[in-house]
Amino acid sequence: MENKIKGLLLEHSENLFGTQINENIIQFQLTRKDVEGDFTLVVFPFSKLMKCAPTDAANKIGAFLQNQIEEIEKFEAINGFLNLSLKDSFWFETLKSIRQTPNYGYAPENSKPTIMVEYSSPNTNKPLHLGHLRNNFLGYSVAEILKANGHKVIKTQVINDRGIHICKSMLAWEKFSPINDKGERETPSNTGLKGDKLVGKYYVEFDKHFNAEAKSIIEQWNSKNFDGFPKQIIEEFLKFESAKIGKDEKAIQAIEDKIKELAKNQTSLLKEAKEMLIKWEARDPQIYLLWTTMNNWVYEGFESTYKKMGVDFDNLYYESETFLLGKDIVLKGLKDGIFYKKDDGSVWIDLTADGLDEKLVLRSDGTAVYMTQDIGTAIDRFNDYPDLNGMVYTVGNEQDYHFKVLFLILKKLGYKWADNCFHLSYGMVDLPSGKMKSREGTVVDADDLIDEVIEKAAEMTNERGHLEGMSEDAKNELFYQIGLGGLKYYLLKVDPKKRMMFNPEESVDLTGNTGPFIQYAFARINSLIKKANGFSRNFSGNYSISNEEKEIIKILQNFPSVINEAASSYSPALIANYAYELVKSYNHFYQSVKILTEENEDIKNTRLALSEQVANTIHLCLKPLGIESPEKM
RNA sequence: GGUCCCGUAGCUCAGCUGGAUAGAGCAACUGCCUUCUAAGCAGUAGGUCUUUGGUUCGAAUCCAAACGGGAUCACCA
Repeated sequence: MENKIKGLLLEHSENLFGTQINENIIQFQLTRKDVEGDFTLVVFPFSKLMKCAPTDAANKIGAFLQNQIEEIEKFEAINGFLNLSLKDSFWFETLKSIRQTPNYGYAPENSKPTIMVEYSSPNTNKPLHLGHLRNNFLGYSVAEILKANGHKVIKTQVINDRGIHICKSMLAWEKFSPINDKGERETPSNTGLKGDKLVGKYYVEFDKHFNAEAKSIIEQWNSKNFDGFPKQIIEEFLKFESAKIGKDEKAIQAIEDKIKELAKNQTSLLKEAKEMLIKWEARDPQIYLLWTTMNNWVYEGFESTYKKMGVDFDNLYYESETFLLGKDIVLKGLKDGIFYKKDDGSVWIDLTADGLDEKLVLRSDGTAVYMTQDIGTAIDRFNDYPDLNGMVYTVGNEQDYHFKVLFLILKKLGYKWADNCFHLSYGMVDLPSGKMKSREGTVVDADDLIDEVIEKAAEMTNERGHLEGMSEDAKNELFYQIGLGGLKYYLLKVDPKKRMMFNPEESVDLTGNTGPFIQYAFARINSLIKKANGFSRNFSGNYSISNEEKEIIKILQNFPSVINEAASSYSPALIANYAYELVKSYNHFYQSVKILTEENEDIKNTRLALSEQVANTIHLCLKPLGIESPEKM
């Protein structure tokens, strides 16, 4: 309809305004609720052209449009706003056409280019926590949203399975794990611990001993005992010590941190870990076996958590296989003059002309850094998938700068697809008590949280749900769907780029703007349709439409553009908020009109059809959010 | 210090490609289940949209500055 009007105005532009008008001054909006009308044309821009008062201009355009378009019932000009009312039949026809479109709002499958979405990308030393949940739900959801928009999507994650930190937990396990009477160290099977939790435990264990050792080294230095330390280190320590004199508290703290760093580097534990890394890189069979064993424990643990979260991946990239990539690209870029070499042999790129800094891409010893690896991996992926068109990296906003640099480098290297790379940056999740800090034990574990949320859902559903005739399995499935649905909705309804507050109590809420609220509306419609026991989908809509019905149709009509917008801005929050708006409006309708008890068959059928369409749309909203739509709850 | 992100009701968030009197939820208070699922609905109360300037017929929305919060600026990943 809006396009129709646009076309007419453009076509008769000379006549109406005495000049050809620019398309983008034609602006529509929904009519304010307290004013009569369905949608509104903003006429301020025209009144200038027409050289008359806004109201006169509105009246003139209104008369013209009513004359031209049959569906316009009437119009009213208020100030610079032309409020147009459409005939009831228009709305019924709109509903019919929406109903006739399968998956209304979605684009045809695989009609758009392939996009890879990377998310999760955990470190194998740390069990998944609340921050990962936001990451995973976001990444999964954006992937599904892109699918709904017709893109072919490859979901992937990078597994950070190598490096010094991995050696730390391996070493700690070897050194500190108790040995049972069968002569075994702790394993997932003999402790009953989840693999990722067990490995995480030893990573923490390493840190404890490591810090203790560093502390005792500092104490030794403070008592002027420097036995067994290289001269260079001692000199550095003394330099720091003398620098402390006369400084304020903050500066002293900074210096002490540096001293701590220095001491840490002297610990036997770190030295051993480094040796282990060297052995690993040389593929020492014993170390490799340990590494594979412990990593497999972690993968099993992660696998079960992912399953609970309801996320999946099409392909995995292991850093142990990709960490050497990128070096030859850098060397080639060096030859082409994109990078330059410093005297010490390190390779850099100068991005100061683009408002960024200089960035290291290869160490002086020729080894790769994070950036090198990321350059290589990106290129590698485009080789793996020849039809790949773009990539989305779901990574926290602390890496905004890194990705800015990465994409710029790729562009400078001449990869055209660099423009189609997007950093899906999201803010940190805070707790009411403040930031999550592993050191202070305030990290919210993903498994624990999910269990908690399901338990709470079970409790509430047992209290008020409609569970009669459900098997235990079906009930448990329902509790899971509600609990997890609530959690996902809670994390996804907020604009991704914003830092958000996670309130554990609110996250299990069932009332208000929550996942269960949306799910409940779906279940309720489902029960309605079931009770209707078959109804004629061929309604004529030959009655005076109510405002409630019209409102819902307007919202339904808007669904395709919401799906579209959610993809182009990579924001599941838009869909969550849309679903909420739709449900609120439907609930209002549900409580104010009769549906099953309506005597007029045609009205009843129309309202059932409308309800059914709302349920369909709710489902189409929840699906890309990764939230289930239970039929009964 | 440079760069980037954020600042809307007591709390958590929508609204931001400029448009009419700024919206929800939670918390507080009042009503509505012998009628389709009350996890619902209707209502009351709650605002200097951080501040100050600018652009405009019109600014929560755009621009600039200030203030406040956060991130980042490693031969870490």
